[in-house]
Amino acid sequence: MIQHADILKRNGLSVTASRTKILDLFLDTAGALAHADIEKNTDGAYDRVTVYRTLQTFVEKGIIHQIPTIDNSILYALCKQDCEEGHHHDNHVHFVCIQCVKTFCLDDVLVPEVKLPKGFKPNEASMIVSGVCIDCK
Amino acid sequence: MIQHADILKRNGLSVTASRTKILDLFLDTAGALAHADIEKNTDGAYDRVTVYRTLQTFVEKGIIHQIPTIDNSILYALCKQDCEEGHHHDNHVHFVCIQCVKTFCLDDVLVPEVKLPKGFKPNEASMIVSGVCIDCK
DNA sequence: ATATTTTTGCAATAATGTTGCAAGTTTTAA
DNA sequence: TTAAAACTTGCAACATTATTGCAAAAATAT
Repeated sequence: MIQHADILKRNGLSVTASRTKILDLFLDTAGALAHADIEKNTDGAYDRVTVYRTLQTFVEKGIIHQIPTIDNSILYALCKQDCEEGHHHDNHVHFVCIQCVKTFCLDDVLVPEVKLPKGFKPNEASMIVSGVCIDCK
Repeated sequence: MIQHADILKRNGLSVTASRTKILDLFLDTAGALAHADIEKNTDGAYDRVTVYRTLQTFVEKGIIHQIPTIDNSILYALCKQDCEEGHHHDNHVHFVCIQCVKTFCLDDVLVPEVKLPKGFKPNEASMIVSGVCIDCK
C-alpha cells in the first residue's frame, strides 16, 4: 500500500481509493489491461467515468502507456521508471498472444530503427508482434 | 470505373454503387482512411451500416487492411496485390504525421524482425512510426 | 480543525458499432 | 431478355464506448 501512495505522490496526485486500487491492478498484472478489464476487476466499485479519468491521468503523468490494438481497443500498461510527465519512452516491443489474447511488454526488446523514405522524419516508433506466448507454448 | 469493377469481381463481390465509390476513395487517397473519412467523403450517400459492412467485406477479401492507432480508431488502407483472401501480407511500416495527422503506408519499408525472449513464437509484426511527413516537412 | 483544492459520481449526451429484417439491386441462367 | 435466385442495402432498434457539467464528497494544505 505504501509504495502505491509513493508513486502517486511522486507524480503530484492525490491518493484516493480508486487510484490506489487501479495502480494496484497494474502492479499485479504481467500483461496489459483494457478499460473493461479494470471495470471487471474492481467489480463496479468505481464509476465508469472515474476509471476513464484515472487512466487518462496516469497516461498524462507517465505512469502507464497506451498500446493500440487491431480490434479497436486501447490497452494500458505500466511504464518503466524512465517515463516522465508528458514524455513516454516506452520504446519496447509489445507482444500479443493469439491464444490467450494477453498482451505483454517485452521490456528488453527495443523497437529497431528503420530507414524511412526521403522527407520523412521519425519521432517515435511502436511495434506489436503477435504469436504464441511463453505460457501457451 | 472499369478497373474498380474488376477488382470487385476478382474478389467475388457484386458490383454496387457503394462498393465502387468507396474503392474509388481508396484508390484516390495516398494515405489511410478512417470510417469517418469515408462518411465525410461520400456526403452521407450511404448508410453508416453499409460503410461498416463494406469495409469489413474489403478487409475479409484482402482488398484493404487495418491499421490500429493510439487514439482508438481503426484506419484502413489498400493492400498491395499480394494480399489474398484471409491472408494479409501488409508487412510494411506505417507512418503517422504528427502535423497533418495523415497516415501513410511505407510500402517499401518492411517491418524488421526482432529477437524475442525464449518461449515467445512470433507470427506477425506491425510497426507504426510517427513524425513529420514529406508534405509537412 | 478548517479552508482550499481536487476528485468522484450522477445525469445527460454523443459517438461508435452491431443485428434482424423487409425492400431493392445484382447476378445467374434459361 | 427476362424471371428466379442470390446478394446487398437501408431502416429501426439496440448495445457499447466515451465525454462533459456540475454538485457532493474526499483529500490536501494551512
